[in-house]
Amino acid sequence: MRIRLYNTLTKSVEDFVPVSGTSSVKMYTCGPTVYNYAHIGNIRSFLFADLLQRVLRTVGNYDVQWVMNITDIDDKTIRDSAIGSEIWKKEMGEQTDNPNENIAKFTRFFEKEFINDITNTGIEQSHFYNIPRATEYISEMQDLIRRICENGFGYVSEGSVYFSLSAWLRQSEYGRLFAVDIEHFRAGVRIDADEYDRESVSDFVLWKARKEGEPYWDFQISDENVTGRPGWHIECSAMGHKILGLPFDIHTGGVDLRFPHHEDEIAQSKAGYGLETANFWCHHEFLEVEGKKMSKSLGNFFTLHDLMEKGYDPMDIRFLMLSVHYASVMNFTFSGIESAQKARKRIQDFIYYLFDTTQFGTENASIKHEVFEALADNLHTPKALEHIFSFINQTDTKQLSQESKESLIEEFRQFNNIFNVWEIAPKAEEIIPQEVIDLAEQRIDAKKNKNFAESDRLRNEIVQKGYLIKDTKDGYTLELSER
RNA sequence: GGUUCCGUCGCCUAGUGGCUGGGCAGAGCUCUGCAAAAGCUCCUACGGCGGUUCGAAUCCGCCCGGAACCUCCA
Repeated sequence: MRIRLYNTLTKSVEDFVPVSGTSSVKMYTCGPTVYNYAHIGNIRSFLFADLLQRVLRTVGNYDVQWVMNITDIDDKTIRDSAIGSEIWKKEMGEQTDNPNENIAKFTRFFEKEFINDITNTGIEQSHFYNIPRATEYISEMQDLIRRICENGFGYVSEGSVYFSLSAWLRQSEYGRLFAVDIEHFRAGVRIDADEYDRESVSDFVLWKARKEGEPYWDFQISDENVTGRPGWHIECSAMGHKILGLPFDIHTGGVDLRFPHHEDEIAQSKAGYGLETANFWCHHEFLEVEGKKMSKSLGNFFTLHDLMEKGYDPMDIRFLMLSVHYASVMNFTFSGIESAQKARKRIQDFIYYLFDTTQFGTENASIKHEVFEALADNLHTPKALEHIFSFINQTDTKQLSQESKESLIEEFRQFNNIFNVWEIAPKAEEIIPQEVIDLAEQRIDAKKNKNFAESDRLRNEIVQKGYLIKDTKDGYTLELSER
């Protein structure tokens, strides 16, 4: 099915057509800066990218080469890996007097935690073509910076290298993703980096001069060695070019990255390689917590870690996030997780009913077309879920034919290739301890003898042991109670 | 200050000018010693004030409230 996506470059929903002209799609996601545990805003970001690549695979039938970088060198990782950092954990190892070693130990730790977090939210590592670390592409970045300078769009100043926006604007566009009022922008920018000598305030840094105690790399450019480290924007340009080749199909990120990060990335790649970056730029909206911006000062800042420690299931968080359109501001609430849990379970129960082979009817049903149509329409997951719920409401699984149940199982398996929050299998038999079964049997006997005080006492005891007893027409069922 | 987005049933979320969107919560009924579960049914909302229109949640204006970006940010 043809996929339609909102493209920030053209400000409109467009039919997606791969650059390659084949079924191969190349997609780049701006990954995390690994200086702390991922917060739920980060999680939304990567769930969006995951949704997109899964829809491309399942609905669009494409082979997706998905690349997501790890930013393991920047101001924050430098700050928090430095000697004396309060964030340093003993699991990271011993700090040494070599800042390059410290930052590597520090970022490897949070990188591992990050992979762990996204795995918990249903993102599969096998779906990645590559998860490159910025520090492993330093020479590619340096090569790009040299090219930018040779082409006349970069200059060295006091040991740093800058991109000359004024030179670039004389021959090319800037601000296609985000309406930047260049004149106003120049005038309004706060000059808080006095140590840098800039040609104009809107120039951005490609390579930052070494500072005492910070990690650095040698860099030979125009007969001088400017030791230092890469600027933030350059890494995506270099890695995208090296790993996927330019232009690739889709570049994803949060709305905040449109400017300056993505604008600068586009300018750098064009200025250095002479190539466009990507055909489609897809940006997701932010989330708020209980109607307010998530921030540490408001006390509404949550990492996935926090939520899991509170006992929330990351699958419910995934479902919750997929029940909001990616381009809308999402209001993250705790009651929202609770309702997501119940809603997810309702669909799960329906799937279990499909596996019930004790009863068949004659009716046939299908919902795949409507669901795929919604997903193909700019990843409209809320609409897709609406179709699924309406379908469940009007479908009596007891009336379905055997063939229809089997084909519906296959349909839900495909939905789950995207949502990835359900179990496509018969409901597992729960192993109930014999002592609980004995209690339940005793309770049934007490009930038969109308000894309700005793039966209530036994039911209470069963609940105490963490099991739920439900009476049915001809007996009872036992199951593990939730949380 | 500049640029932009959003206010939809108790809560969360879709929404294409006309036709009771979906989820959660809640209510009623069936079942039941009671409860739980299950099944059936009910719950007609669009921030405020104007305007355009035969007709507005949807278009326009103003106001109120929330958010984002402009500076590191997902």
